[in-house]
Amino acid sequence: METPTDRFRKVKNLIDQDALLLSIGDVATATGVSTRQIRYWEKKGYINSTLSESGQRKFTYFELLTVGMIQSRIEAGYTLSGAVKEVQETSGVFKELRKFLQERMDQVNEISTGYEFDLGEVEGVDENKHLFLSLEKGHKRSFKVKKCK
Amino acid sequence: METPTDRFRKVKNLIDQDALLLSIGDVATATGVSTRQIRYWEKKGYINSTLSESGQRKFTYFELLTVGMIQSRIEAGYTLSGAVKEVQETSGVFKELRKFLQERMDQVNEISTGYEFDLGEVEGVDENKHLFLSLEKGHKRSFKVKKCK
DNA sequence: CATCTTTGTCAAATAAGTTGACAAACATTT
DNA sequence: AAATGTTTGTCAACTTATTTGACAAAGATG
Repeated sequence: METPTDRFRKVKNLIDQDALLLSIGDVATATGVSTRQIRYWEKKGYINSTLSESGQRKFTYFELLTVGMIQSRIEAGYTLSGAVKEVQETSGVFKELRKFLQERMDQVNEISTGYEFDLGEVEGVDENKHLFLSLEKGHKRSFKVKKCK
Repeated sequence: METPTDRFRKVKNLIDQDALLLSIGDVATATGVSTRQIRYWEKKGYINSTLSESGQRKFTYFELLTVGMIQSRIEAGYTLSGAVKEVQETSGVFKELRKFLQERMDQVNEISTGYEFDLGEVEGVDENKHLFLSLEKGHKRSFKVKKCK
């Protein structure tokens, strides 16, 4: 039988693999940056894209976030190159965060009251206890620390 | 001055707002489902899309996941309608999960060794303690439970 | 066997994406 | 001040993507 963990992992794969490649117009609409700007920023090496078989630019979700972060600094008064520098120094956190959550969110159990994700070890509590993310019916959501069997 | 929390929230906004609307071809490539199938599934009411000003279908990321989940069940031997039924019964968890993480991931502090996200209260530990997600330099990543000042 | 479901493919039209060039606004240097 | 560099808009000509509607075919269902 297919368990909730199996189903979850399939969706996780879809998210993990950077299978999603975005068209330039969709990046532009989502970030409020023009396609002309995106192409220029890429030419300058500030952002990256791959080319599809037919020669169209495709962007990962992380590149979309980079575009959005640069734009946000420009709106705050930075020059383009200044904005890029700031973003390059700080954007790594988002990759780290994503990687960590991908690693830890891997095990989910269906229980009578809903779903429970086992997020593994936590510093600062008994060693035989794990952190759980609990999604209960009725939109009751919480983190829990308890023994794992 | 702009704090790490300020910067984080701007990126979070970009992610939260469903600003990202995907073209049908990008959904097709990411999921391995043909554009013909996607249009048919939409006609049957199994998935949803909005229309851009110029009349092109646009899909949210959740709809992409829905397409991927349906496809995954079809590959497991289900009929289309059977796959859809299963997905409709289970996909809510992902929306719940996203919503919960969006709510809890809102506060981040820069500390000497890296970054620390305050995820708030945890059941099963002292009431004056919070759960933290810690991203340290050198890729040391962990959950921590400790007092919050 | 007849029917419904599901998907592929084709055609004609519109929209989106590509590169290259010219221009304009603005900042930086000499 | 004049010259140069940065950044973005816009236009043109061309290629690729998307849209709808129709026909066809394979498979499931009754």
